[in-house]
Amino acid sequence: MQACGQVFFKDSSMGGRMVAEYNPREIEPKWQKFWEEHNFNRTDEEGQKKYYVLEMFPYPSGRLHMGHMRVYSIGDVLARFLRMRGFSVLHPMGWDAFGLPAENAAIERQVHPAQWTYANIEAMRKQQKALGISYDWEREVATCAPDYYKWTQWLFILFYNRGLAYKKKAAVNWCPHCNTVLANEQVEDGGCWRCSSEVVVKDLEQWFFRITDYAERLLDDLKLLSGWPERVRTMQENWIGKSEGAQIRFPIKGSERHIPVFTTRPDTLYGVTYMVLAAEHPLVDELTLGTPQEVTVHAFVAKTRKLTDVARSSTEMIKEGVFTGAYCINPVNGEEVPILVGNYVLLGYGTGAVMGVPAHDQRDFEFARKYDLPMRVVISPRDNYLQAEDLTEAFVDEGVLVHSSLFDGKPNVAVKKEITEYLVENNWGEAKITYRLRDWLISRQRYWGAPIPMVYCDHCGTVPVPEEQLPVLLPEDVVFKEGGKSPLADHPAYLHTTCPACGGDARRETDTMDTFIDSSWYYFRYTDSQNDTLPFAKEKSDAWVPVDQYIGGIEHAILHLLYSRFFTKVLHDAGFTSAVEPFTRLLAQGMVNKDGAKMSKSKGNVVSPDEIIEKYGADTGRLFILFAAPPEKGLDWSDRGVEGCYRFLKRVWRLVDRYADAVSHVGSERSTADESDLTLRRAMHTALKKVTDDIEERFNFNTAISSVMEAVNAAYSYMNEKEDNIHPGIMAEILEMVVLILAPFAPHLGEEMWVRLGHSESVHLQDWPTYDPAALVVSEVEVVVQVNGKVRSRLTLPAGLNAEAMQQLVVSDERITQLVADKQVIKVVTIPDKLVNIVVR
RNA sequence: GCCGAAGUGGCGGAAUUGGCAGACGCACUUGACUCAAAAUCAAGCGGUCUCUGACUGUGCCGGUUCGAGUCCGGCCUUCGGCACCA
Repeated sequence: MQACGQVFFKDSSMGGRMVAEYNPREIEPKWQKFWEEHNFNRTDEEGQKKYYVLEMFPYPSGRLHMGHMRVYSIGDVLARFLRMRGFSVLHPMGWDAFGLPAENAAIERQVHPAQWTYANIEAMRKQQKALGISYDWEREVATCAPDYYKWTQWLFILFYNRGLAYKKKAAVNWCPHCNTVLANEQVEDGGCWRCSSEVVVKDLEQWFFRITDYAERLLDDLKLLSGWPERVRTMQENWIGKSEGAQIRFPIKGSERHIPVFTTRPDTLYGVTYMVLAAEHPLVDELTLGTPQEVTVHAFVAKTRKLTDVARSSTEMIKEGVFTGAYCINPVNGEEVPILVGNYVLLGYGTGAVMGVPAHDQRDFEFARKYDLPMRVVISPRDNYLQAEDLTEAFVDEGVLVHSSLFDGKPNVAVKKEITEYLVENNWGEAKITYRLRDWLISRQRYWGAPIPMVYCDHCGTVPVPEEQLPVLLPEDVVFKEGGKSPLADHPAYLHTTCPACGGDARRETDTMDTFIDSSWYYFRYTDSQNDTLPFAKEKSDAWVPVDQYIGGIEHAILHLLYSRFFTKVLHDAGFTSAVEPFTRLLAQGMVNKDGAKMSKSKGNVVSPDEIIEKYGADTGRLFILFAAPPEKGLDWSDRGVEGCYRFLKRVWRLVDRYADAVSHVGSERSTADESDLTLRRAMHTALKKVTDDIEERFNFNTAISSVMEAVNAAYSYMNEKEDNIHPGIMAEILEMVVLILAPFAPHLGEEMWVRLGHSESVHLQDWPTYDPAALVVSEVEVVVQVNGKVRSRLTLPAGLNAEAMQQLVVSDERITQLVADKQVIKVVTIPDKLVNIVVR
């Protein structure tokens, strides 16, 4: 830290006699200006103990909301605390600045997205500074800046060169409101994640990232993330959706072709009685063309394809199917089974075909009953031979195989592997792992994003833009039209270019990248934000990445966190980072609500950070937001609660104000400490120990703050008892500790009080105090006396007695003697210095 | 339906390893200061009763234990996530 060691008030009015009242409106801007002028939060790159604290960077929507204030408050307490603990802390901030709202603003208000975005950044940065958050602003990044998206494009080409970016025609999710495609992860309940409009499926040629190549590692390495909340890991695990099973080829009767089918239940293979294809399955047309079934099947397919994905994936949807007229052959027993087309089979999962085993799969069971398809039991409980006709539901429990030729009598769990081996031996199929995860669709038909740096040439095909021509800049002279296609596609000067390979006429790709790409690598850029030859240098990023503590909203449990993990792994494989995971610890902070509901304009329950800063100051707002609930839980905003925190800070202020002069001249006149002096000192050191543990190990800022309050309450009791007759040495120690441990929470007040106590160096440059174990020693303890587990008395006993001595003292207590008098003592349980329980009959 | 988290005063929440349930704060009540109010300081504050004491109490039912908010079994409710995944 550069500003370290600087005497800060000799050259200014910083240390002037303070005003009598706590006035955050005066002191907060004063210290913010001081920190800024002295570049106070600049990262120390030389330190040995490094810690990277990162809050998810915001989208520059215009104003900060309480959710932002909460994340930043959490991050800043940690950053300031860790600096006092001797760490070199990297604590940067930036802007996830590409995205649709800017473009919509452009359409609505005729203001260029860049202008709108940068104005918002200005406004929000100002708010962050008004909160007193200790960011190293020299590392600020904005993903929409050409010197940032140049490297986003560079990384796209890296992915392309590694075979991880490819273009294909596929059925993709289209949001009709946003006029662009979406990745699978960005569809929630069949709606667009941003605007909730129902998405429709379109066949389009689009760019994808091959995230499925990393499915296994993304799943496996979740094991490394013990510092993540379990629910986030589980969500990712479910999203990746690994299934192990077999892929089996069913030859089509009277054809050279076959239908590949994925199943997790190869043990039920002898029970297959029909086959169902997805409506979009390429074999459907082939099987029915020119047959009597053609018209029926065609009508069914058309009807099914018209259904939205929401309707199709709803459990309420009625399962329907039609017979194609064709049959395929079960390879293991040579049986002919009918091929149907069904509305519940998804082309995107497995092979788009399902083998029907109605006796052992509930869905198949219902479907078979409805269409009167045959049913065969192939797994039966050992002691009870099942008959297909008797079944009222599918038998899905474990059992032994029947009607399964060579495998009869064997337990079905073991047979899964054996049947798979049997399939391999006969070349009928093989073991197969399927994932629910799909490749990441990254094209967006919008303007305000990083252009995909690709060129299409009639001679050379698809050609990446060479590095020296990066960035491919967004043209500024574009026209934004309501509901239209991307302005880039309508911009001839942008569209027409020359081929980097042959120099001939060529066309640019006019799609831009999903903004989640921008945010998948920004935490690397912070470590080397000025680099103009690489996105970041390995030695710089290796000093900090992985991020030690990442903090953000749970809404990114899959999206941003999965994509960032993928990016880190690719960058690792390409030799750019040693990290295999981007975020060692993750804190998913809860929402800020008011009156039991999410803050929203329509409910009229919005409280803005600005009004809180204006009325009470940033320190009070920060303190309340951390005090009201543990960080990972929802927080209910309470105006009364805020006032309580304001009161507390004023209480601290008055305490320090009253004794600052007395304790700043502590000299040889110190008196001998009496009992109440020592009690106060014990309260302080107890609080200090608890605050340290709460921040460091548990992130329980709410209980940390309550401990500081207890210490301050103890100081008030002491003050009321002693008035001016205090022990100056102990009072000095108490006041300094209170100010030091409060400083990360209320940094402005901390600074002001520290000066008031006669110091000439910033409180934020001080070492975190360590508690004195000697101060915690007590001579007497209160021991609870129970009879049969019920509290009957409390005795004050000397500390450190052994069990026997405690029991003797307890039994001789008059109250207890009476209670136990005519009873038989069965046993006595003793917890030293705490409790004695006498069990009687 | 499946997976996960949670359920404690009037409210937000605490109790970290099975050992005094309700820390801390809010609200409320009372006292001091004041002509008065605000601010501030101090005291009280789960419920019930026969009130210097006892009983009862951490979603419900049961269990383990000298002792359970905490551990075990079975439910109920709320909130998140996933959901024809073959």
